[in-house]
Amino acid sequence: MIMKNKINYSLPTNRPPVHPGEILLEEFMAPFEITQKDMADRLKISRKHLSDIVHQKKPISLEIAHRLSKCFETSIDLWTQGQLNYDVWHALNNPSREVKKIKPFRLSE
Amino acid sequence: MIMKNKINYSLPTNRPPVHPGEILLEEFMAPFEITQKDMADRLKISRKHLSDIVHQKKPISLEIAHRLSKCFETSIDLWTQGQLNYDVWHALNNPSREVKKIKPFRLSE
DNA sequence: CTTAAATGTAACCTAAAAGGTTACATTTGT
DNA sequence: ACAAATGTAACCTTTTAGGTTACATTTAAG
Repeated sequence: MIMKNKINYSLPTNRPPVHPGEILLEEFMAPFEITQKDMADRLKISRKHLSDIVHQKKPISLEIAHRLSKCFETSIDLWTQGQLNYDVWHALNNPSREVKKIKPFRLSE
Repeated sequence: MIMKNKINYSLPTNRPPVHPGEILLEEFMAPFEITQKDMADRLKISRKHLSDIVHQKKPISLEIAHRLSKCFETSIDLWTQGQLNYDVWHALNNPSREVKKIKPFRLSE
């Protein structure tokens, strides 16, 4: 259940969401025994880039999400939401210095 | 109702989602008569940057979404989901050349 | 009406991030 | 033992988030 109105629901609780690159590897490539080279070719990206994605070193961009959605006939959201969940969790758990300085509007004046 | 499993649900149907910068301006700044200069200062970004955001020329990044969530005590998702909806709609309606070349896996072999 | 504050925006710049290329070492399957 | 698959280091290019300065225009308040 998605709770858009719950304020920053994943503060230090819960475990980090799984990176969508892991989903790609385990749920889509492995079951069909698609090699990284083949997958990279189908997505028209470099083998290096695909490797970085499945090793969670690079995010699944909107463009790559779009390509994955066409390749596997999934919704594009499957990938974009997975990436966003991952990014948001890490943002909330590793807030920047600047973020910590932001004061609530209603308290300031 | 969010439909993660509906395949690319916003093809040429529907109107484009409203840019979250418009939400910021109309739903958060205007009601409290917060000026752009003041808002920029609170978010610790430049006036130019804030202007670009409310004029829908620049996206609300994850970092800015985080700051907005602290400033207005909203969920971070209010901003990130708004931006993602906007970005996805435009991606689906203006697919890149490369995306058009991607072939479904099950059809290829 | 006049003036100050607020806003739009053009023309620049910087840093980071997405993505690629090449090369080489290691792993794995047969 | 050999070929295919993979990890990864070291480089590069392009895009984009974001800033700075300067100037013109708009708006609000005395």
